[in-house]
Amino acid sequence: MTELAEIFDELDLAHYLDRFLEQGFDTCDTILDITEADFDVLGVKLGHRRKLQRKIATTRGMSHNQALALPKRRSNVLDNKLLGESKGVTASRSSDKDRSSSIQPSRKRKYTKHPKPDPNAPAQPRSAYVIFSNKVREDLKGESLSFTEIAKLVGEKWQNLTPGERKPYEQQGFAAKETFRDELAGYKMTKCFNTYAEYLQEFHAKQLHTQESNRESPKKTYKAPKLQNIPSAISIKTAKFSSTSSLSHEAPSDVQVQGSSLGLKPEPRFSGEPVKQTALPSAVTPSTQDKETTDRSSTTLIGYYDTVIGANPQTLAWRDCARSTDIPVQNPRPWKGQRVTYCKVKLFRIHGAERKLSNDVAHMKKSMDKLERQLAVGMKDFEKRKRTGSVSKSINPSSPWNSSMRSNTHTPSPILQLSLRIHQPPLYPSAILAILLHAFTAQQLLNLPTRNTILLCLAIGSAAGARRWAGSVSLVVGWTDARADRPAKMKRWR
DNA sequence: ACTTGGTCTGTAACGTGGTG
DNA sequence: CACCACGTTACAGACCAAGT
Repeated sequence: MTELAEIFDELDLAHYLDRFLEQGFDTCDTILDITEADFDVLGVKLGHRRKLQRKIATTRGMSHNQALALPKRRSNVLDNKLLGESKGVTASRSSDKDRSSSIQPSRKRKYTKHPKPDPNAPAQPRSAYVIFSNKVREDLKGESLSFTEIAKLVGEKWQNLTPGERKPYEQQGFAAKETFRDELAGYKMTKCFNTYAEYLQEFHAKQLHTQESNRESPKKTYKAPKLQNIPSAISIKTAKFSSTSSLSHEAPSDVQVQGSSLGLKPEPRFSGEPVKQTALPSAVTPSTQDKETTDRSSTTLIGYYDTVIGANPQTLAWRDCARSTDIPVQNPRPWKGQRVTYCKVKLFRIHGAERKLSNDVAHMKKSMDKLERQLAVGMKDFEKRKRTGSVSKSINPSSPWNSSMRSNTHTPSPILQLSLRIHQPPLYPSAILAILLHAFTAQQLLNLPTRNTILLCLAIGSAAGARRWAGSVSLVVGWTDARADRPAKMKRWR
């Protein structure tokens, strides 16, 4: 008699044994992970469930009410993998809903790293429904329906299709399946297939290793990675713009917008902050700009891209992938005197990156709103100081920003003064300034009206972020570290 | 499998302060 | 100066929603 049979016999549930074996519950391990939904399928009576539940609890050393394994969340691939489940056996949606009331609320979403898909493999065939769904979605594109509304509509439409209407989709689906089968057979003979198989094996082995090491030592000591030598992206761009830009770590200079080559109006000169380096784009082909400014709703800024964003040899794929979209400005900005408002620049290589950038733009807007609020508060203080002719009490004397302000003999512009006062690292004042100036310049170069000023959203954040961007986007040329009191650190950045 | 766009996690790559 | 431990950030991309 097997161990399982013994247990069932002991619990006086032997009459269920065949049913369990039939459904593949043929070992004690599988029984340990059984769920209420499984019991439903197996037709186990409630009282009998309790008996089994108690037995499971005893085996697992748990309390009775924890005895049954919770159904796996659909998303938790890692859990499924750990339990040896395959992707296809996750519970149905309806049972998801059923159990929603009984399972623990909102467990933290667990992310798992997936292997990169094989780029050479033939694409999975689309099913009849997917083909139909794509068509309907295409038809509904103009209408502003939510994702779920569309899905419901598609489902409904699919259900209402007559067999005759459904047939062409099914035929397409079948044809796609056939094609895929042939292509796959051919692909399996190629070297690429073997290479990818090796990669997969390596990937899974690595994952397994990670899981095991995590289990052994959940609190692994962190070893700081050695500083990577960024391939002097900054210096490359520096050379690119050096003819008209003042770029020097050694020679601090004030920031000044330059646009003389285009006959632009001289911009206000900001002073008062010990900005160490700033480069501004200086050469844009006027013909391109003119063309671009004619259609501003969704513009590919080729000329802008080539000159302002820059064309790093490694990022040529970005060409033609810069797009601007207006962001309507609803609230009046605190810096009324300035012509800096909102627009976003998207740079994308792939769909995911575009989405990422659009998220970042949203994040930027949030940051800028915060900045504005801070500016608004600071503006009041600034005006007070002007009246009294003394430095505000609220200034923290230990702050390097404030010390630089105090030593400043120029009459500072309100924005600069305030950003200096308010902003602490890692949102460096000079970074904000550089970005605003870039935006300012971009607006002029593209001859955009006030509300279309380009807000370069890429380099704000931290010095580390800017360095990373420096590898691919040359607007980081304008990045500076205003912390004059840290020259030693600057060395590491070059 | 597919669709869109928002949300959020995992992680690399730093910065910073402390210590030897 | 190197190293460590910890904090922070940006980034990539996983996940989610509904439907078959």
